[in-house]
Amino acid sequence: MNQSIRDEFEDRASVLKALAHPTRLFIVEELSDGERCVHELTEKIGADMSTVSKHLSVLKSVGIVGTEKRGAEVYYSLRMGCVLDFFDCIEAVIRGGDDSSCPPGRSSCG
Amino acid sequence: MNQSIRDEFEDRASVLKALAHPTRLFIVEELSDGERCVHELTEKIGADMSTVSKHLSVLKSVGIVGTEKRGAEVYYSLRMGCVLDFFDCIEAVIRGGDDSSCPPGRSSCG
DNA sequence: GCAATACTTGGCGAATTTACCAAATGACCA
DNA sequence: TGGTCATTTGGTAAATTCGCCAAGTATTGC
Repeated sequence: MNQSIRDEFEDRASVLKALAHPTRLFIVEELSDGERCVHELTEKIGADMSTVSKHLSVLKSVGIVGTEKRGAEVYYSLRMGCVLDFFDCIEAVIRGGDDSSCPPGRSSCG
Repeated sequence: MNQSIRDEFEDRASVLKALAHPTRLFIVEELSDGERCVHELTEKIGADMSTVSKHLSVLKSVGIVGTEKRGAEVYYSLRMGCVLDFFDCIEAVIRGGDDSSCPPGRSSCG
């Protein structure tokens, strides 16, 4: 693996890393229903607002979500809805499906 | 977020965590072309074999890859090919596409 | 201006991850 | 049986992540 290949996979991994946290996945699912401000998300998640804000900034830094400030509130919304497509495959992995239910090669999963 | 909801998202996150490393993404892509033994992967990756072996065990522990021992070699293969579907969306996120190229709601990405 | 609300940022300790080396296991062959 | 190749596991230091608290910025309303 040379450096440019490594960089390429590093970039890809950073997108997955941004998603690879239960709170951030919860946020993504929540935002699939529409925009939410930090305060709303904080209530649903039940953590410190600073913690939620940091999770949001991780998602924003890779471009998965975007923000719009309205008054004192900052509304977050999903910018890359395609990440929702991951969920079905993830469920399949958790259920422990095998090749037959999820063959290699750009197939859909579920 | 109550405990059972948290557990659910924890499980989902663990699948993404397994993928969220450049070396492991490289392995997945490599295996999309067919099975490989640890030795082959180690050469292509250029890290210590023990490091590669540990990455493989992470992927195996969540069920993304499976193994078959033949002689002294252990061949790894992709068990959940659906994870390859993530790549297009990930590329779109990296390219910084916006809503129009990747609208919310179970759409395909690319 | 002041206080309150909404949010972000800095900082710190705790927990997790990562990569290497060394050592152990298992299979194959002379 | 001894040696070698293939792989896994244990251990450890360095780096990263995580969550809370404290403090700072911005907006609203009195």
